[in-house]
Amino acid sequence: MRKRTEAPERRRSDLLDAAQRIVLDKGVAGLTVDEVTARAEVAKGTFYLYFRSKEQLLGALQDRFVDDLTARQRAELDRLDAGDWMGRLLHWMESSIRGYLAHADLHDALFHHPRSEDPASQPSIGHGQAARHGHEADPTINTHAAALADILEAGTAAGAFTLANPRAAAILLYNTMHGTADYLVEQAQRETTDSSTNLVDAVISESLNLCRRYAEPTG
Amino acid sequence: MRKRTEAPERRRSDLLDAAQRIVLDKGVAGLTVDEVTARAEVAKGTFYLYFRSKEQLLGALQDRFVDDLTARQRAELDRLDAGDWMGRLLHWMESSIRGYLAHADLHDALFHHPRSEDPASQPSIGHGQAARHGHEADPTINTHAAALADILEAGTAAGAFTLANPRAAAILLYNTMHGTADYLVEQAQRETTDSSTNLVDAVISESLNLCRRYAEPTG
DNA sequence: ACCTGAACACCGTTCAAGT
DNA sequence: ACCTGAACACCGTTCAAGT
Repeated sequence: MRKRTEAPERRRSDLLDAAQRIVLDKGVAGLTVDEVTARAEVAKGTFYLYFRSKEQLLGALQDRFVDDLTARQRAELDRLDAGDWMGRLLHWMESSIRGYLAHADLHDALFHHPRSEDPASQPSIGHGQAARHGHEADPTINTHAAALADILEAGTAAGAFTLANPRAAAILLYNTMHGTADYLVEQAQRETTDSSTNLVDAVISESLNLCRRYAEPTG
Repeated sequence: MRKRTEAPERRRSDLLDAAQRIVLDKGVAGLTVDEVTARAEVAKGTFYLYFRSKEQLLGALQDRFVDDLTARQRAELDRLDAGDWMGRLLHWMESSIRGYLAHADLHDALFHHPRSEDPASQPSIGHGQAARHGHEADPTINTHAAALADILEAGTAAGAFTLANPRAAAILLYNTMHGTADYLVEQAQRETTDSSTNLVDAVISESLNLCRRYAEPTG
């Protein structure tokens, strides 16, 4: 019964890292609390000092994935001309899809998982309540969707877009992106590398057409 | 040890019906093989004569949901003017979102569930392998996505749409619809009836704008 | 305060035995 | 051929006991 006390945040991220490796190895279905704690070198019960349930751990992994992607995009957007709203929109769309594809294995493994109806699942242990399918698209919860909503609202205010309802538009385009990325990830696993690269390029190209025509039809 | 032999298709749909009731009552997380077989009044082992796993049962429920929706839509589309391609597209989009919302409880419960990485899960017992997230959008697998692809391809060929790549467009718009329906379903559970009705109408209205501007920008 | 790990409880799946 | 249900195996979660 050795005891190794660690800074709580460090311990928490150890558990997340271990879980992420397992998810990449065997998928969400192969994730067990037993193996998470074994890889993180703590006792099984310690898991429940940092996460309310296995379900909440998955939520925290999803949050981390989306937050990392959003941070990378924000850095890239800062290098674009501030007044080029269409450029910012097209960049958001293309780099989001490509960003998901670049981490296809993790994205695919993470973003298909069970939802418990557990009514008592309020966020209370740290941050780590997942953005799930559905409110995933909610700009008030998901920073990635919020970045898109910002572009559409500011661009409309600036007269670059002619959108009747930029908030609704953000919901639509966020889901266009996310569902399409899911689809391309699965196709990539099914097809040869060559033919799926063609599909990816064709669909991304068409997604940019969609953005252009939808946001600025008078352009 | 009483034995009640039934026509296999009947038994199978009894199990599906029982599972659907449970999913509506307690969600996917609350679904157990034990309770499915209890409600269908068969022994636990009988379940595995009709489904390879609990996972495959969920896939079969999803298939049934999508097939029912598609059949209803097809009947409605037959009443539209055959040459009115934009009308058909707008109808597909609006009735799909509203169709999902009308069965929000079942749709929400069904379309968020785990994927096993089980490499041995080939469809072999009857039909009932699920269309999952990802290839869900594949028109060759999902009849609902196929209906949209048909409209876009035929409408483009007829000159009503000016789409560079109707197949890619179908993937994009299918995901716009599906993700947005997911989002609206979850919002509906979160908000009061009044405010969510407003949101639904605003988002649907904007989705029709998107279809109009995207498919027929010269119109 | 933080950590341990044995014990418990709950299913998914199998299979030898029934009709 | 179709069905049964006890038994097995596998985890998620808890909690009394350690430092």
